[in-house]
Amino acid sequence: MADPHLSPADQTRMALVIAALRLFGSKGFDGTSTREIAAAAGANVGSISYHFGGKDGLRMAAADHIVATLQGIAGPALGNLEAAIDAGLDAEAARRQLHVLLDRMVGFIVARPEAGEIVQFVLRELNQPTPALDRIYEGVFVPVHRQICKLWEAAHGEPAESVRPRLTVFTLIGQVVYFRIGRQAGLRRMGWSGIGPDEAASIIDVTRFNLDAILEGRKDGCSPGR
Amino acid sequence: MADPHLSPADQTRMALVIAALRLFGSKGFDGTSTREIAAAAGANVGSISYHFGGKDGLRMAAADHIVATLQGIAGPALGNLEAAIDAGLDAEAARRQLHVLLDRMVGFIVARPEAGEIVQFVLRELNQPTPALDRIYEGVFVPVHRQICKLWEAAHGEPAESVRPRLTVFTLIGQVVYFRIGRQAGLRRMGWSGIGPDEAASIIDVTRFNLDAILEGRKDGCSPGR
DNA sequence: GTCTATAAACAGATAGAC
DNA sequence: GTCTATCTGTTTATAGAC
Repeated sequence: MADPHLSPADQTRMALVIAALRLFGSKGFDGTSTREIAAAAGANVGSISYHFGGKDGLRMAAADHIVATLQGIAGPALGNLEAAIDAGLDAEAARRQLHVLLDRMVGFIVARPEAGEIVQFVLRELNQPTPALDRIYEGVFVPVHRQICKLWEAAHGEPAESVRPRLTVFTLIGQVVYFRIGRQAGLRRMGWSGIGPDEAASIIDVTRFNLDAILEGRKDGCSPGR
Repeated sequence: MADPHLSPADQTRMALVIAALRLFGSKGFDGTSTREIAAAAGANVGSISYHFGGKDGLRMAAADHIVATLQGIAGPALGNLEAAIDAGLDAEAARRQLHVLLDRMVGFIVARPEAGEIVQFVLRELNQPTPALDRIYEGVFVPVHRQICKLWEAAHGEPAESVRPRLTVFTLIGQVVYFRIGRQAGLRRMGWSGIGPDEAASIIDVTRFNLDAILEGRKDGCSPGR
């Protein structure tokens, strides 16, 4: 469980951050006491002030941990894309890359349990911004959104940074994120007891279809009725 | 401001519920003290216990108020639809009705300030369900989702209660709700200072386009590439 | 019904032993 | 670095005056 390469102090730091992220995500910042966090991390209350200067510092550390985690997941994929786009990607290849990205997003955001804590943490920051939001926005949101916009341009032709593509990419991300946010309502309405491989496949099927439809619709050959 | 037809007690009750909804939405249930609520409502702390039995009772009352508010907005529109659908609606008329519904959803969820509190309140309930969620789910979510599914069937042909339409309607709602949830990130990324009529129009334009594209894509005549 | 005073529990921060 | 004891302020709930 504990990494032997880390000093005891770093182990405590890490344990506190992990516990804080989980609790802040599920119960909220105000709903979580420092005593709870310390207990969950197997540390004592004083260690929070010692290592992070207080509860606020722990929130910032949790945000940094989120950025590092998400960059670890999205970073390599986006880096490869960067190179491919610069090398010139044809529309069909770009469309397939969008599919891959969408699949990964659904796989992580909807199906992975740890995504719940992260999404909820970010959600609360979005609703009630603290300096922690800036890190997440600059470190994750902007790079990801910008890269998808570039991919959209390659797949579709519309300039990546004009208004419509940016908003469209928003809607593509939003439809996925909503399955996590509205999970409780979704489960009840679908009669699902959880989101396993089969349910995730259904969601990927629908979101992928939407992506293709919007992409095709935005082209000239087959515009939807207005 | 205060309704003269209401008894003084009811005025206090109402003021407390309104203040509680606003504060629970913006700062969270745990982040809001009963003193704050009482102060914002121009009442005293004791009145919360007296009228609602405690802070938990006030949350339930706020949930009921949300249900009543949303039913007041969505109810008439959905009622008229019910009749129209039963009378048999052709596909093109159904599509136009979906447009109207989408426009109203964006107009309320994205542009109206009071929608922020409501959406955030519901979001927190979805993340950490209490009995208050059941009221909202049964009173608002199910009726709205079910009605849109029926409309989808009329516009598209796919049976309203099968898996794909229900998921697709989810994505349609999700893309709109995300503009409210991710508002801070959206504003920054778009370089907007707020969402006024112009910005709302851009959002309606994109979401409406998506709706049409998905609707057309799901038909045989013009299926997107797979 | 409204409001005040008070109680009992809990919060986060910190000083100091080890 | 870790942990305990304690300080200070705040929380919700409630008893009782008006």
